[in-house]
Amino acid sequence: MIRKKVFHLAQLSAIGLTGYYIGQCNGKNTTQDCIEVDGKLLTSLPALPVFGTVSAAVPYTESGGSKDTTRVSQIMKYGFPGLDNIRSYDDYVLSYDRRTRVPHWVFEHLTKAHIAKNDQVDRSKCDFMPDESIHPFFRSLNSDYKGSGFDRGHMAAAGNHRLAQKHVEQTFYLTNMAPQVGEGFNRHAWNRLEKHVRKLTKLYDHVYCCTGPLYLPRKESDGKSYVRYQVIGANTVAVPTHFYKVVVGEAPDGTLDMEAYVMPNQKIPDETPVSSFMVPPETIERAAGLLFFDKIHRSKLSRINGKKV
DNA sequence: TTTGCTGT
Repeated sequence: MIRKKVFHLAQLSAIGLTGYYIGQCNGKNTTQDCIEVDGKLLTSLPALPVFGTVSAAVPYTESGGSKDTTRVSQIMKYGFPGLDNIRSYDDYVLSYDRRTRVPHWVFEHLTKAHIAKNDQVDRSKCDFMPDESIHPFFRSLNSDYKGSGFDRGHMAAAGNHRLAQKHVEQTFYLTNMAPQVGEGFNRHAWNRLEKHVRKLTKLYDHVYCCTGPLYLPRKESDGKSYVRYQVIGANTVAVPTHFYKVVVGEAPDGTLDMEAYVMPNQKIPDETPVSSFMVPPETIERAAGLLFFDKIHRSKLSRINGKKV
């Protein structure tokens, strides 16, 4: 176990997470943050979960890739939007917000192969499941969503992870969910946006997709602005007011194009085109407190939202 | 098609 942790640390150092360590063993509330191995207390690292459900650095051997290239470093090639409570799964990476019980951001890397039809993969066999790597105080449960009227909406879409049954199953962790309006949003307008992102793999060899919630202020009748959002269930899971997607496509000739979208978490008329939700990426960064694709010099971007820059 | 829910 200890050797394995050292390996993980070495792997993650390569992608710029060294020095990210917050100890939690203080004799109080230590059930999930510390683990006893061979009579010694091991402190879990936020970026390096010791639980079997998550793996920080599994070498990606699917297509003969170098053993030095981890799937995590492929997915996160253009930078981490933030570093709060990182969890990495076999085919996506997220940052979890303990306060809202909803992720800050979820990162995916798509290619044609990842979304190709695969008869070996069956979504109907998947179950929504709580993520045991999150402390119980901050963990969302199926019971929180039940009867709430909201869908358990995937941030990393199940349809983006068809390479392996294990990959699609891991998108069903509740760490990857946020309460979404079902009719007219998750099952319709938002779904259309997800399909649009998948279609980008026809134009680009590599598509990098970052998805997450927003809690936007709104001016109320007293003329002042407030951030107001519903919470659901015993664990008070936050219902985001909006969701964003920031997407970068890498063309065969190496040019990079970016698209950024914000959609309100509400019923949206069916005829509304996806393009009408485009916004300047900077507005999402300011609202979310995150920096997207900060390893890409903006001068290397050919287009933003379809316009030359 | 893909996104999910509720009721049995």
